[in-house]
Amino acid sequence: MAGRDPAGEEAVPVVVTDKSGKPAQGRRRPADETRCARCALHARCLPLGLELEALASFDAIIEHPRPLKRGQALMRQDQRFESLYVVRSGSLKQVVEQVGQRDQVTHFHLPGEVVGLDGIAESRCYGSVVALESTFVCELPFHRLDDLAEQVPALRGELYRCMSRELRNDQRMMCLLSGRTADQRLASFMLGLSERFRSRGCSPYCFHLSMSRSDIGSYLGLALETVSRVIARFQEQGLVSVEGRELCIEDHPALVALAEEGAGRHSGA
Amino acid sequence: MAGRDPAGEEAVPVVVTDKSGKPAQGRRRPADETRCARCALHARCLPLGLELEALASFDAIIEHPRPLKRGQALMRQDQRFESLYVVRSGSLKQVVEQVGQRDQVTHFHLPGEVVGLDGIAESRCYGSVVALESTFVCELPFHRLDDLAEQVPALRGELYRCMSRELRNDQRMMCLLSGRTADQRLASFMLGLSERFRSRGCSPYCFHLSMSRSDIGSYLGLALETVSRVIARFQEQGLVSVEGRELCIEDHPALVALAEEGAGRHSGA
DNA sequence: AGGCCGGGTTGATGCGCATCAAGTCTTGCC
DNA sequence: GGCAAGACTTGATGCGCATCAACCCGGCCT
Repeated sequence: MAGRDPAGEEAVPVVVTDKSGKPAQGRRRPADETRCARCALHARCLPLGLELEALASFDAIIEHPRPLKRGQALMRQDQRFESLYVVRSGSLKQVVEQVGQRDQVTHFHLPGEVVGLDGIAESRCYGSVVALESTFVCELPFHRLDDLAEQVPALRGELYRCMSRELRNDQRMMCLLSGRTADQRLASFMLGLSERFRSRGCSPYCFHLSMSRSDIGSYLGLALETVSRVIARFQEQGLVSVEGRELCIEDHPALVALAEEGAGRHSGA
Repeated sequence: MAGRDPAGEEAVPVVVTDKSGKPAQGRRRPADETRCARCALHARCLPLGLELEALASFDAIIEHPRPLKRGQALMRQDQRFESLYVVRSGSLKQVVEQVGQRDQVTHFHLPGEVVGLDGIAESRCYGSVVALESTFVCELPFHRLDDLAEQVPALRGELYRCMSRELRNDQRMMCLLSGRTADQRLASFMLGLSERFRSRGCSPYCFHLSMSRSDIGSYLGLALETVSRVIARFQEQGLVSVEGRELCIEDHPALVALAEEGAGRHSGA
């Protein structure tokens, strides 16, 4: 089976509870709640640095926020590319399905991150993107975004920067996959998440893993059993404490040291 | 040694021979030769699809082509980002140097490809870029490019597409590094090069590898000995024939089959 | 000509992690 | 409530590839 994610991926339902527990109660969320200016992610999102006027224009092109249940697909591989999305709450994974091979998780997307940039080149979604929990996304039709970018240099710059940042991240990932041991991959992964939570104002030390061990393994190029074992060992060593999907980093410096350690595979040093 | 490339990387010399063998003879190349409209890569380069007028504007922002000798750095890691570059002839490798670890080759750049996109986000070059042979590049100061992009939607689109394409490539690379055996990596690598040469009008079956086995190993996350061994085995199996750095693909379908084979690591299938 | 050095090949050995296999716990569903 | 399926853990085994080591070859320097 080069199979689908087992959880359902059918038509979008309407009742949903977002992460903060506020029920959306079966109606479209009132426009006001969706305003960028009111959004907690405002400072970390695409419209970063826009003037008030430009921000209003930006706001205007956002399509109604879409609620997704765990396991639902925001987009499917090879589907036509129309829009970028920004995660508003929750989280998603991007999965590339290859013929006759295991599916491969290529990204996890957290609030404030842009999804779909890799679809622009060929007007086609490169992978499927699936919610890991109840999730809201803002939809940005790409042609309208581009129109706006023509008039607003700051937005253009932010778009470039956004894509460039992702290039850098992917390259970092390539380095990780190419040269490091299982321990180092896990350590980097945890630190990466920690950093991303921190920059969103969440605790960098204790957080919830919305993805399964299997997802982590796929992402890091490891067998899920290895992920499980390494996490267990980290816990024995007092680096972290884990209960199910709750992770606490207990010895941050040691994790950093481990992640940066020279003695990876073919380290030569 | 987390060392530098051993070959010299000093000040730029002037005498250079480009790949086609035409000597540049110690002078700046006359403006005419550098015109995009005259460039053989015209159809595969960034100004793809520009109107004549826009093309002229694009032309105007290109800085004098820079000749690089084998081993010379086009840019150095962490250096300030100012410009994008397009390879005009020759080839380069991008290398990320990490503290206490082996250098990691993240990209090979062929003619027509854009170098430096990953530097935009932080106005800093993410890796060093070093010529693998005598190489010419066109320099595009980024702020001028962005100014022009404001007025020319087609250029803006091409820039997006270019970055997006690279995102896709990097992700493909992540899949390769994460889930595939040494044989599959080499097969994919060869096929990838083949395809890139083909789309440039060069022979997709016989071509020159400008990079060392060690570079290939670094790029593919393998030890150089493994690269050497796998290539030898491919040759025994009649998949390719190799003499030094000259590579001929003898059995393209078999290589494709190998590269796509379901039986990678943790393939599950 | 002689020596050095980087690039490449080939062989022997060992380790890291994938794989196979059980078994537990949680969660959703009839 | 009871069953089934998925998520996770833990153990045993084996293979793929890194590593170490020796060697060849051609180019460059003196």
